[in-house]
Amino acid sequence: MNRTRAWEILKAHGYKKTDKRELILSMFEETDKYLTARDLLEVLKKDYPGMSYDTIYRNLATFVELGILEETEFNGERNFRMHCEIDHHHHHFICMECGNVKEVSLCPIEKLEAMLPGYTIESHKFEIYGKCPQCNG
Amino acid sequence: MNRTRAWEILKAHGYKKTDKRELILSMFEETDKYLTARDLLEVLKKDYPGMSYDTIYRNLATFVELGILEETEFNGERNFRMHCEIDHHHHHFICMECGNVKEVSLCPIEKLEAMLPGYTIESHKFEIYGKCPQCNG
DNA sequence: TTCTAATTCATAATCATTACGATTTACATT
DNA sequence: AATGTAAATCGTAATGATTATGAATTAGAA
Repeated sequence: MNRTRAWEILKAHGYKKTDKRELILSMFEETDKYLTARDLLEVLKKDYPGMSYDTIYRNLATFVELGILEETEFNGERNFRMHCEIDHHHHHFICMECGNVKEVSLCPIEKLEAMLPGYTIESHKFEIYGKCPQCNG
Repeated sequence: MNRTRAWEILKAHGYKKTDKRELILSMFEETDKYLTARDLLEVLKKDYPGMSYDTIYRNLATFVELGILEETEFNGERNFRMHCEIDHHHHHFICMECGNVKEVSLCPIEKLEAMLPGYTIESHKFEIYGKCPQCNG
Protein backbone atom coordinates (compact mmCIF):
# COMPACT_ATOMS: atom_id res chain seq x y z
CA MET A 1 0.00 0.00 0.00
CA ASN A 2 1.21 3.46 -0.85
CA ARG A 3 -0.15 6.96 -0.43
CA THR A 4 -1.55 7.16 -3.94
CA ARG A 5 -3.57 3.98 -3.47
CA ALA A 6 -4.65 5.15 -0.03
CA TRP A 7 -6.06 8.36 -1.51
CA GLU A 8 -7.95 6.42 -4.15
CA ILE A 9 -9.64 4.47 -1.39
CA LEU A 10 -10.30 7.56 0.71
CA LYS A 11 -11.75 9.44 -2.25
CA ALA A 12 -13.91 6.48 -3.21
CA HIS A 13 -15.43 6.64 0.26
CA GLY A 14 -16.02 10.38 0.17
CA TYR A 15 -13.20 11.41 2.46
CA LYS A 16 -11.55 14.75 1.85
CA LYS A 17 -7.92 15.45 1.18
CA THR A 18 -6.31 17.20 4.13
CA ASP A 19 -2.77 18.09 5.09
CA LYS A 20 -3.03 16.09 8.31
CA ARG A 21 -4.07 12.92 6.51
CA GLU A 22 -1.34 13.46 3.97
CA LEU A 23 1.23 13.79 6.76
CA ILE A 24 0.02 10.73 8.63
CA LEU A 25 0.03 8.64 5.47
CA SER A 26 3.49 9.83 4.49
CA MET A 27 4.85 8.77 7.86
CA PHE A 28 3.50 5.28 7.29
CA GLU A 29 4.72 5.25 3.70
CA GLU A 30 8.32 5.81 4.62
CA THR A 31 8.64 2.95 7.10
CA ASP A 32 7.78 -0.71 7.50
CA LYS A 33 7.68 -0.41 11.26
CA TYR A 34 4.66 -0.28 13.48
CA LEU A 35 3.90 3.20 14.84
CA THR A 36 1.81 4.32 17.80
CA ALA A 37 -0.42 7.38 18.07
CA ARG A 38 2.30 8.89 20.23
CA ASP A 39 5.00 8.24 17.62
CA LEU A 40 2.91 10.10 15.07
CA LEU A 41 2.03 13.05 17.30
CA GLU A 42 5.64 13.58 18.34
CA VAL A 43 6.68 14.08 14.73
CA LEU A 44 3.58 15.86 13.45
CA LYS A 45 3.65 18.42 16.26
CA LYS A 46 6.79 19.86 14.67
CA ASP A 47 4.87 20.91 11.57
CA TYR A 48 1.50 21.40 13.26
CA PRO A 49 1.90 22.32 16.93
CA GLY A 50 -1.88 22.34 17.34
CA MET A 51 -2.30 18.76 16.12
CA SER A 52 -4.36 16.83 18.67
CA TYR A 53 -4.78 13.18 19.56
CA ASP A 54 -8.34 13.42 18.37
CA THR A 55 -7.16 13.99 14.80
CA ILE A 56 -4.63 11.19 15.02
CA TYR A 57 -6.93 8.58 16.50
CA ARG A 58 -9.89 9.51 14.33
CA ASN A 59 -7.83 9.13 11.19
CA LEU A 60 -6.14 5.95 12.37
CA ALA A 61 -9.57 4.43 12.94
CA THR A 62 -10.70 5.50 9.47
CA PHE A 63 -7.57 4.10 7.84
CA VAL A 64 -7.91 0.76 9.61
CA GLU A 65 -11.59 0.59 8.69
CA LEU A 66 -10.76 1.15 5.02
CA GLY A 67 -7.96 -1.40 5.07
CA ILE A 68 -5.24 1.19 4.51
CA LEU A 69 -3.57 0.42 7.82
CA GLU A 70 -3.35 -2.72 9.90
CA GLU A 71 -3.42 -2.69 13.67
CA THR A 72 -2.03 -4.82 16.45
CA GLU A 73 -1.28 -4.48 20.12
CA PHE A 74 1.96 -5.04 22.00
CA ASN A 75 3.83 -3.49 24.90
CA GLY A 76 0.47 -2.26 26.19
CA GLU A 77 -0.33 0.04 23.30
CA ARG A 78 -1.95 -0.01 19.89
CA ASN A 79 0.43 -0.16 16.95
CA PHE A 80 -0.31 0.67 13.33
CA ARG A 81 1.38 -0.05 10.05
CA MET A 82 0.71 0.33 6.33
CA HIS A 83 -1.35 -2.65 5.23
CA CYS A 84 0.67 -5.32 3.41
CA GLU A 85 -0.54 -6.00 -0.06
CA ILE A 86 0.99 -9.45 -0.17
CA ASP A 87 -1.79 -11.67 -1.44
CA HIS A 88 -1.25 -14.69 0.77
CA HIS A 89 -2.12 -15.05 4.41
CA HIS A 90 0.88 -14.29 6.59
CA HIS A 91 2.09 -12.99 9.93
CA HIS A 92 4.94 -10.90 11.28
CA PHE A 93 8.16 -11.18 13.16
CA ILE A 94 8.67 -7.89 15.01
CA CYS A 95 12.07 -6.84 16.29
CA MET A 96 11.69 -5.54 19.83
CA GLU A 97 14.84 -3.48 19.50
CA CYS A 98 14.56 -1.57 16.22
CA GLY A 99 10.95 -2.28 15.33
CA ASN A 100 11.70 -3.84 11.98
CA VAL A 101 9.08 -6.19 10.67
CA LYS A 102 9.61 -9.39 8.71
CA GLU A 103 6.90 -11.28 6.93
CA VAL A 104 6.37 -14.88 8.01
CA SER A 105 4.34 -17.08 5.71
CA LEU A 106 3.67 -19.93 8.06
CA CYS A 107 0.36 -20.34 9.83
CA PRO A 108 -1.32 -23.45 11.18
CA ILE A 109 -4.81 -21.98 11.23
CA GLU A 110 -6.21 -24.31 8.58
CA LYS A 111 -4.96 -27.41 10.32
CA LEU A 112 -6.33 -25.97 13.49
CA GLU A 113 -9.78 -25.51 12.02
CA ALA A 114 -9.90 -29.25 11.36
CA MET A 115 -8.82 -29.92 14.94
CA LEU A 116 -11.62 -27.88 16.45
CA PRO A 117 -14.91 -29.28 15.18
CA GLY A 118 -17.89 -27.31 16.41
CA TYR A 119 -15.80 -24.23 17.05
CA THR A 120 -16.05 -21.12 14.89
CA ILE A 121 -12.76 -19.32 14.42
CA GLU A 122 -13.46 -15.63 14.00
CA SER A 123 -9.92 -14.33 14.22
CA HIS A 124 -6.47 -15.24 15.36
CA LYS A 125 -3.24 -13.59 16.27
CA PHE A 126 0.15 -15.09 15.55
CA GLU A 127 2.98 -12.73 16.23
CA ILE A 128 6.65 -13.41 16.88
CA TYR A 129 8.82 -11.07 18.92
CA GLY A 130 12.60 -11.01 19.24
CA LYS A 131 15.71 -9.57 17.70
CA CYS A 132 16.47 -9.22 14.01
CA PRO A 133 19.91 -10.14 12.58
CA GLN A 134 21.06 -6.50 12.54
CA CYS A 135 20.22 -6.03 16.22
CA ASN A 136 21.75 -9.38 17.12
CA GLY A 137 24.97 -7.86 15.83
CA MET B 1 -2.29 -25.06 39.25
CA ASN B 2 -4.42 -24.90 42.37
CA ARG B 3 -4.53 -22.77 45.47
CA THR B 4 -2.50 -25.20 47.58
CA ARG B 5 0.34 -25.24 45.07
CA ALA B 6 0.12 -21.48 44.69
CA TRP B 7 0.61 -21.02 48.44
CA GLU B 8 3.62 -23.33 48.40
CA ILE B 9 5.20 -21.10 45.80
CA LEU B 10 4.24 -17.90 47.62
CA LYS B 11 5.59 -19.21 50.93
CA ALA B 12 8.80 -20.37 49.28
CA HIS B 13 9.34 -16.80 48.12
CA GLY B 14 8.58 -15.26 51.50
CA TYR B 15 5.13 -13.95 50.71
CA LYS B 16 2.61 -13.83 53.51
CA LYS B 17 -0.78 -15.45 53.66
CA THR B 18 -3.53 -12.83 53.47
CA ASP B 19 -7.27 -12.95 53.05
CA LYS B 20 -7.09 -10.84 49.90
CA ARG B 21 -4.63 -13.18 48.21
CA GLU B 22 -6.73 -16.14 49.27
CA LEU B 23 -9.81 -14.57 47.71
CA ILE B 24 -8.07 -13.67 44.47
CA LEU B 25 -6.60 -17.15 44.14
CA SER B 26 -9.94 -18.79 44.88
CA MET B 27 -11.58 -16.80 42.09
CA PHE B 28 -9.01 -18.10 39.66
CA GLU B 29 -9.30 -21.62 41.03
CA GLU B 30 -12.98 -21.91 40.31
CA THR B 31 -12.83 -20.96 36.65
CA ASP B 32 -10.85 -21.69 33.49
CA LYS B 33 -11.71 -18.31 32.01
CA TYR B 34 -9.52 -15.27 31.74
CA LEU B 35 -10.37 -12.55 34.27
CA THR B 36 -9.55 -8.84 34.30
CA ALA B 37 -8.65 -6.66 37.28
CA ARG B 38 -12.15 -5.23 37.00
CA ASP B 39 -13.75 -8.68 37.08
CA LEU B 40 -11.92 -9.41 40.31
CA LEU B 41 -12.67 -6.09 41.98
CA GLU B 42 -16.37 -6.30 41.19
CA VAL B 43 -16.66 -9.57 43.09
CA LEU B 44 -14.17 -8.88 45.87
CA LYS B 45 -15.78 -5.55 46.73
CA LYS B 46 -18.75 -7.49 48.06
CA ASP B 47 -16.66 -9.06 50.82
CA TYR B 48 -14.17 -6.22 51.17
CA PRO B 49 -15.69 -2.86 50.17
CA GLY B 50 -12.36 -1.15 50.81
CA MET B 51 -10.48 -3.38 48.37
CA SER B 52 -8.54 -1.22 45.94
CA TYR B 53 -7.08 -1.68 42.48
CA ASP B 54 -3.66 -1.33 44.01
CA THR B 55 -4.09 -4.57 45.91
CA ILE B 56 -5.46 -6.35 42.87
CA TYR B 57 -2.80 -5.21 40.43
CA ARG B 58 0.08 -5.68 42.85
CA ASN B 59 -0.94 -9.24 43.57
CA LEU B 60 -1.64 -10.05 39.94
CA ALA B 61 1.88 -8.89 39.09
CA THR B 62 3.31 -11.05 41.87
CA PHE B 63 1.34 -14.09 40.77
CA VAL B 64 2.41 -13.69 37.14
CA GLU B 65 6.04 -13.23 38.20
CA LEU B 66 5.92 -16.46 40.21
CA GLY B 67 4.24 -18.37 37.40
CA ILE B 68 1.00 -18.85 39.30
CA LEU B 69 -1.00 -16.92 36.74
CA GLU B 70 -0.57 -16.39 33.04
CA GLU B 71 -1.39 -13.14 31.33
CA THR B 72 -2.54 -12.05 27.91
CA GLU B 73 -4.18 -9.07 26.29
CA PHE B 74 -7.36 -8.83 24.26
CA ASN B 75 -10.24 -6.42 23.82
CA GLY B 76 -7.92 -3.68 25.01
CA GLU B 77 -7.35 -4.97 28.52
CA ARG B 78 -5.09 -7.33 30.41
CA ASN B 79 -6.52 -10.76 31.15
CA PHE B 80 -5.32 -13.28 33.71
CA ARG B 81 -5.86 -16.97 34.25
CA MET B 82 -4.52 -19.76 36.44
CA HIS B 83 -1.35 -21.07 34.85
CA CYS B 84 -1.83 -24.34 32.98
CA GLU B 85 0.30 -27.14 34.29
CA ILE B 86 0.13 -29.09 31.07
CA ASP B 87 3.71 -30.02 30.38
CA HIS B 88 3.80 -29.46 26.65
CA HIS B 89 3.90 -26.16 24.84
CA HIS B 90 0.43 -25.08 23.81
CA HIS B 91 -1.89 -22.19 23.10
CA HIS B 92 -5.53 -21.28 23.61
CA PHE B 93 -8.75 -20.93 21.78
CA ILE B 94 -10.80 -18.30 23.62
CA CYS B 95 -14.55 -18.03 23.18
CA MET B 96 -15.44 -14.36 22.71
CA GLU B 97 -18.98 -15.01 23.93
CA CYS B 98 -18.67 -16.98 27.16
CA GLY B 99 -14.94 -16.72 27.76
CA ASN B 100 -14.31 -20.44 27.84
CA VAL B 101 -10.80 -21.50 27.02
CA LYS B 102 -9.71 -24.57 25.08
CA GLU B 103 -6.19 -25.85 24.90
CA VAL B 104 -4.67 -26.09 21.44
CA SER B 105 -1.54 -28.14 21.07
CA LEU B 106 -0.42 -26.97 17.70
CA CYS B 107 2.31 -24.44 17.23
CA PRO B 108 4.67 -23.85 14.32
CA ILE B 109 7.28 -22.00 16.33
CA GLU B 110 10.00 -24.64 15.90
CA LYS B 111 9.58 -24.77 12.14
CA LEU B 112 9.61 -21.02 12.21
CA GLU B 113 12.89 -20.89 14.06
CA ALA B 114 14.48 -22.80 11.20
CA MET B 115 12.96 -20.40 8.69
CA LEU B 116 14.44 -17.33 10.39
CA PRO B 117 18.20 -17.78 10.52
CA GLY B 118 19.96 -14.93 12.30
CA TYR B 119 16.78 -13.95 14.15
CA THR B 120 16.36 -14.54 17.87
CA ILE B 121 12.84 -15.44 18.88
CA GLU B 122 12.22 -14.14 22.38
CA SER B 123 8.51 -14.74 22.60
CA HIS B 124 5.46 -15.33 20.52
CA LYS B 125 1.73 -15.09 20.77
CA PHE B 126 -0.64 -17.47 19.09
CA GLU B 127 -4.20 -17.03 20.14
CA ILE B 128 -7.42 -18.06 18.46
CA TYR B 129 -10.68 -16.22 19.02
CA GLY B 130 -14.20 -17.25 18.10
CA LYS B 131 -17.20 -19.15 19.36
CA CYS B 132 -17.18 -22.45 21.23
CA PRO B 133 -19.64 -25.25 20.37
CA GLN B 134 -21.97 -24.32 23.24
CA CYS B 135 -22.22 -20.70 22.10
CA ASN B 136 -22.60 -21.74 18.47
CA GLY B 137 -25.83 -23.38 19.61
C1' DT C 1 3.25 -10.11 73.48
C1' DT C 2 6.11 -7.41 70.89
C1' DC C 3 8.51 -6.05 66.82
C1' DT C 4 9.19 -5.39 62.05
C1' DA C 5 8.73 -5.94 57.41
C1' DA C 6 5.11 -6.92 54.38
C1' DT C 7 0.69 -5.69 53.01
C1' DT C 8 -3.23 -3.01 52.39
C1' DC C 9 -5.95 1.31 52.27
C1' DA C 10 -7.22 5.66 50.47
C1' DT C 11 -6.31 8.58 47.25
C1' DA C 12 -3.99 10.91 43.66
C1' DA C 13 -1.23 10.69 39.45
C1' DT C 14 -0.28 8.96 34.94
C1' DC C 15 -0.96 7.19 30.41
C1' DA C 16 -3.61 5.85 26.42
C1' DT C 17 -7.73 6.75 24.38
C1' DT C 18 -12.27 8.89 23.46
C1' DA C 19 -15.64 12.63 23.40
C1' DC C 20 -17.49 17.26 22.44
C1' DG C 21 -18.64 22.01 21.19
C1' DA C 22 -16.64 25.66 18.58
C1' DT C 23 -14.08 26.82 14.66
C1' DT C 24 -12.04 26.05 10.30
C1' DT C 25 -11.56 23.90 5.80
C1' DA C 26 -12.28 21.19 1.36
C1' DC C 27 -14.65 21.17 -2.43
C1' DA C 28 -19.06 20.88 -5.10
C1' DT C 29 -22.14 24.20 -6.93
C1' DT C 30 -23.39 28.46 -8.64
C1' DA D 1 -14.10 33.36 -8.20
C1' DA D 2 -17.66 33.49 -4.44
C1' DT D 3 -20.77 30.73 -1.65
C1' DG D 4 -22.78 27.00 1.09
C1' DT D 5 -22.36 22.93 3.65
C1' DA D 6 -20.79 18.76 5.36
C1' DA D 7 -16.50 17.12 6.87
C1' DA D 8 -12.43 17.79 9.47
C1' DT D 9 -9.77 19.81 12.94
C1' DC D 10 -8.75 22.30 17.30
C1' DG D 11 -8.66 22.87 22.11
C1' DT D 12 -9.80 20.89 25.90
C1' DA D 13 -12.04 17.92 29.03
C1' DA D 14 -13.60 13.21 30.23
C1' DT D 15 -12.91 8.37 30.66
C1' DG D 16 -10.91 3.97 31.80
C1' DA D 17 -7.01 1.14 32.84
C1' DT D 18 -3.03 1.10 35.41
C1' DT D 19 0.62 2.75 38.58
C1' DA D 20 2.40 5.35 42.50
C1' DT D 21 2.58 7.10 47.29
C1' DG D 22 2.43 7.78 52.12
C1' DA D 23 -0.09 6.49 56.15
C1' DA D 24 -2.26 2.78 58.60
C1' DT D 25 -2.80 -2.06 59.36
C1' DT D 26 -1.50 -6.88 59.76
C1' DA D 27 1.02 -11.50 59.47
C1' DG D 28 4.17 -14.09 61.40
C1' DA D 29 8.74 -14.55 63.59
C1' DA D 30 11.28 -13.73 67.92
